[in-house]
Amino acid sequence: MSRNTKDKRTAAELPPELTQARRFGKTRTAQSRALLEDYVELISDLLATGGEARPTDVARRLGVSHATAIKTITRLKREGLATGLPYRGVFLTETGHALAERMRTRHRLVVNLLVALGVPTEIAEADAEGIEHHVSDATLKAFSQFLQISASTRASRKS
Amino acid sequence: MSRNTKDKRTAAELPPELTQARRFGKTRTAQSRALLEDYVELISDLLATGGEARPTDVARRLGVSHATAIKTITRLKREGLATGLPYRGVFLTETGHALAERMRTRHRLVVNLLVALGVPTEIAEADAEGIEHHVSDATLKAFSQFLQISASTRASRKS
DNA sequence: ACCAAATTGTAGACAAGGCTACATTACAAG
DNA sequence: CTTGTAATGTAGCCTTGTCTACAATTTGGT
Repeated sequence: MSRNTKDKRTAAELPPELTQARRFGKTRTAQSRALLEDYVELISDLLATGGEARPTDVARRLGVSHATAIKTITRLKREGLATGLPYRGVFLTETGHALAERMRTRHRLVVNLLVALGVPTEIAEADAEGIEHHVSDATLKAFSQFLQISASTRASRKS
Repeated sequence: MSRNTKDKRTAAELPPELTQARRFGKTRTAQSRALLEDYVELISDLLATGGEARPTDVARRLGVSHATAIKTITRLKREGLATGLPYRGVFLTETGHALAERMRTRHRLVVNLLVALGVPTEIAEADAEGIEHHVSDATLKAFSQFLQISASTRASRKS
């Protein structure tokens, strides 16, 4: 059965399993980005609150060894998201900052949605950590609209 | 600053950054499970529809090479989720079946929620692929309750 | 029963992300 | 200005997950 490796249908009707394959592929690359996103978001946080981001702090907050943190930070630099001289702390590039900002927004939105749906804040915060990297822009927009609507509904009920 | 690696406070007030570390750790292990979950779910699907699950089909549906699929299936067997003799197709153990069932439920619920929130089905399906692995039971329950409520609301509006 | 083709399996390479152990640098206290 | 300690960086190892290339098995058609 299904010896149809080479069957060629027109592009319109073709993708029964290809769609699925593409989806999985996307999810896989998303996971590879997820870690970098977490690092960038955290570094941005440390920079904003403490004025500096030290590898050790990053490591402790992420729950990994400092060696791991440094290695990943090196990758961040290689990919143009971070900068910084040896022994001198980490900083974000323009791109890095933009990404951090995007992730922060995402995170907030996901948490807010979960909470609006009745998830306890603690759990919402934890789940969002995993979910936020897999939410498309379209879905994010839907979240935001839902939150607006439910907010105004609550407001009108109160008045 | 923060030279407090070994400081021991009471469990109640302690975890400012530890909480975050734990969350990241959880997310990391979740990602490691995610792939296995995808494989199990897919194998269960193939078994249900076609009666057999061949590594090649799994590979094609997942968009990876057959070698990768076989290696991962080996790991599935090692972890007690799948069985099967060489050259004889793959099957699921009790545990594997249970996991597949759980994932199927999860997936459906996540998709339904997204759709209910106004996300186009196509996109909901794709996003769910990434999200479903990071949704805790509590959050899942909240999803399900929301769906029930919004369903009954629609019903009463209609009557 | 045989053979060609497809499927399945194996080997070896690579990158990512983790770790521990060791080396180097910075810095503050004396 | 020395020096001890914390932070930073480096080296080497492990596991996952991916690939390509090659070997082995099964199977359907003759």
